[in-house]
Amino acid sequence: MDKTYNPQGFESRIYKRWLDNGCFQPRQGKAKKKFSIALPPPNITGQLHMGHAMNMTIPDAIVRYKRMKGYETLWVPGYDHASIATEVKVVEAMREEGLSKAAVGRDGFLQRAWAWKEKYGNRIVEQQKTMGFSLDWSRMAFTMDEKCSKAVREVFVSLYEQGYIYRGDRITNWCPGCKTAISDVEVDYTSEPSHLWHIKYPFKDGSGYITVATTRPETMLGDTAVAVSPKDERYAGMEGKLIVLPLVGREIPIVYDDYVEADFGTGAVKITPAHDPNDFEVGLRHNLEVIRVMNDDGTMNENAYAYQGMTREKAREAIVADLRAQGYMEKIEDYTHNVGHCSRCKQTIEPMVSKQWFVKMTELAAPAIEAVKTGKIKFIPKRFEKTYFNWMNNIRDWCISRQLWWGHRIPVYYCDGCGKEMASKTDITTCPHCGGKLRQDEDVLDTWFSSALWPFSTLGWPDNTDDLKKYYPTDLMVTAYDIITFWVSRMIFAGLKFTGEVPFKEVYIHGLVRDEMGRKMSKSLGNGVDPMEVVQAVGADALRYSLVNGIARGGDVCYSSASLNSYRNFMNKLFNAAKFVMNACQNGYAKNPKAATAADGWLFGKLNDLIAEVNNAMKKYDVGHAAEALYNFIWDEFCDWYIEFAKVQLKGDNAFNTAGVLRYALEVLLKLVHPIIPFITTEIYDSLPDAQGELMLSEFPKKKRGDYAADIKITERIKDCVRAVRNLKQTNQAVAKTPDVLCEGDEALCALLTEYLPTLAKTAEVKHGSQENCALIALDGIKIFVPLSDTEKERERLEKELEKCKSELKLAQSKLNNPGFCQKAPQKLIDAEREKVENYTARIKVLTEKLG
RNA sequence: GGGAGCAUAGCUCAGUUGGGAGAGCAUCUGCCUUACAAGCAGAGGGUCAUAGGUUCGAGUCCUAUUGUUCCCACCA
Repeated sequence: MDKTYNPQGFESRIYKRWLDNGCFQPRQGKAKKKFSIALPPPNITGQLHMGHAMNMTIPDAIVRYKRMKGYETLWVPGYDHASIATEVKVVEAMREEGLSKAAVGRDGFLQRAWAWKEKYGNRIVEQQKTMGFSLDWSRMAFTMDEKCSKAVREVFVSLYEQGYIYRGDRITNWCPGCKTAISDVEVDYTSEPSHLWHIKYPFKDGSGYITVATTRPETMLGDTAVAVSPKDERYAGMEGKLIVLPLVGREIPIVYDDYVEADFGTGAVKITPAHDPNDFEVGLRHNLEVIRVMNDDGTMNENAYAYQGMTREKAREAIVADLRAQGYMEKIEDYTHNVGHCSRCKQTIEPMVSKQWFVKMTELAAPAIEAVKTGKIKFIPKRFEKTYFNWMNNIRDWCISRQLWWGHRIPVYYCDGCGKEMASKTDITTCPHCGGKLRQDEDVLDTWFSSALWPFSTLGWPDNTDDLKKYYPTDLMVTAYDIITFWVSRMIFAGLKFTGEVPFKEVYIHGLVRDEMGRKMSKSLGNGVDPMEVVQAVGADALRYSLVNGIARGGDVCYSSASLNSYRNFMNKLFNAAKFVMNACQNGYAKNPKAATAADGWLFGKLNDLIAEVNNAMKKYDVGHAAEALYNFIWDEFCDWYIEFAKVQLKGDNAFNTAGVLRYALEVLLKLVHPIIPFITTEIYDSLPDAQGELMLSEFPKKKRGDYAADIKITERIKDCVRAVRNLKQTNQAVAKTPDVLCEGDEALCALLTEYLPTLAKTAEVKHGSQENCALIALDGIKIFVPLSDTEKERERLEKELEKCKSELKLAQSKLNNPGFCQKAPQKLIDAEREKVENYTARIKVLTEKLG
């Protein structure tokens, strides 16, 4: 062991040893049960951030705990190709070289994307290793590797052949920047000031006009109707009446549709089925023509008359100007509304009709809803079920095609010869029907399509592999609440549909990492903290502790450098405590230490409680609670109290046994806390005399036999006395630095005080007896006398204490005088109150006598 | 518009099935006590958002209100 805590000196060395010894691979253990988890695959778009660090630290602690509990444990790593996110990055990188997708072509582009994956995938792996995660690297998967791609094709073809996948003209969120359809969840809405333009649409018969209100005048070129509410009296009898569309001259009808609300705007809505999802629905109901007026890049197309070739924005300006010039503009109101933006490139989303592939979801969602309802899958915390149900009960068909190149190309083939369309699990080039040449669909699948299969594709499905048989269904999924809808829900339906089983039995949902001001960490705000820099500064263990402490109830975690420092200090504390124990063991130690002193028994008993508490917490995956209990125990109970007791004992006859107690306690604590801070515990364990094997593969501690209640009780009384003397010394300057102390009362306690008080409270010799003109500490069953140079201050202190005792006594008495309390409260509490009355009465008596 | 979370010490947050409020950081005081000054010891500081209710007893359960954050929907 080094002289000081220096994590950089051992973390990477220890991780390498774990790798070399295959410690992360599953092995049969005592529990005769398996525990498997699939890691949410990080995107290969860049490097890991704090959110990843937390998302991986939690399962690592759980996996390490299960492994030590004797489970055959498997944690599968991997990463996600992140179709659109990666493609955007690669395009950006190419742009800097002056290249474009069109210039390099599909194959050239894919080559670059694979190179990107190589570079960033490896970087992510290195980062995960730095943080100590016990992932089984021999099973590493990638959503686009052979194994996962096979699963993707199997699922697609199967859904296709069973009629769950269809292709159709639908309104989708079109991103003119990425030139692809994107799903609803990839659209971010922001509230933006704009206008509500009121436009006069004249009737064909010359009988006036109807005014429509719109936020998007440029889409009027594609209008194919005006809709009004059938209940709106202003437009009674107008159904079917023809309008001449301004600037265009096309005749369009008035239709009645319940979608229109009479009291908004003018009560009349222009209907553009090709450029608005609601209008599209109206169009379907009234059999309206669908006229697209824009190209894929957001410029106006050949249906845009004089405005062809303009950008959306230019076209809007021109159309508004023309409408005004020609007298069609009734008025322009200021209006703030929500505008959708592409979550990747931030461009304004254009709802646009296009040919896309969809999965019919309603039928597939039903068993997925049932699985959570019946408890086959449990959400932790439970309230997140609501998010899930809310989404699944209102499920819409899933648009799975993307007009991108990076991803799984849709395995649908079109025959130019006979015109047939077919899905195939393998690449095919000639038509099995006519022998004609086949064309594969140009689009790729939504990245979540492959992620949905992750828990079983990584284990080899659709092949019935040993891994699949052994480790599926997985036991747990750990993920943040922001992807319940588009990831968790899809894994559940896909797992049930294709494996007939739930993909995992429990879902642990955690929060997000925020910055010190409570803001979400994001690149655009520049407030992200790089976990690697933190590891550099304070070590992986301190970072891990700060990420799992305070993660209760799925809430968010505010990252703060102050708390990080306190955990770094904690590592230092643990390191130094270990050093103390090693020193104490240098002259030999008892291999089977006994409770030779009350303090020993107190420690054994407290450790037993701690083992129970940590086990309970870890069983519930409450790593935060376990972390907190361990922090407090190690610092307060072990370091600040037992080691101080031990300093006394090591000088006496019990030295050999005391060293054994210290060693025992340290070993237990290292094992208990190892799942959270694997590096420092291993480094210390390695230095422990007679330590055997790898700490991470050792057995989780069990309770030590024996009843330590009496030892705990008397030791807590010693602690009370020590604290009282320390307090007196600090608050009353009339007390000497190392005062002579006398005590009187409980014999056993007095003997213990004689032993410990001089060291723990920095006093001179402690003798039995009583003395006048002393400060008096009256505790349960014992009086302690401390000589004074000034009695007036002491009188004030005693009066204050007397008041306190009196009010405590009153409180306890009033409870006991309450008939309801005595009748209904548990006996334990009643007894406790009675004991309080006794103790405070005795103390008041002593204090009153002393005050005269 | 629908749903959920949060509101506790100056700050960041714990508080398990209801029994009289805790930690870290910060502040103040005294200590280099040979494991640790990245430390030790002591102290101050809270009508647990507000108003009702249930109960012998409420930070904890119920109702309403206020403030705040997030998710879903995307009304021209």
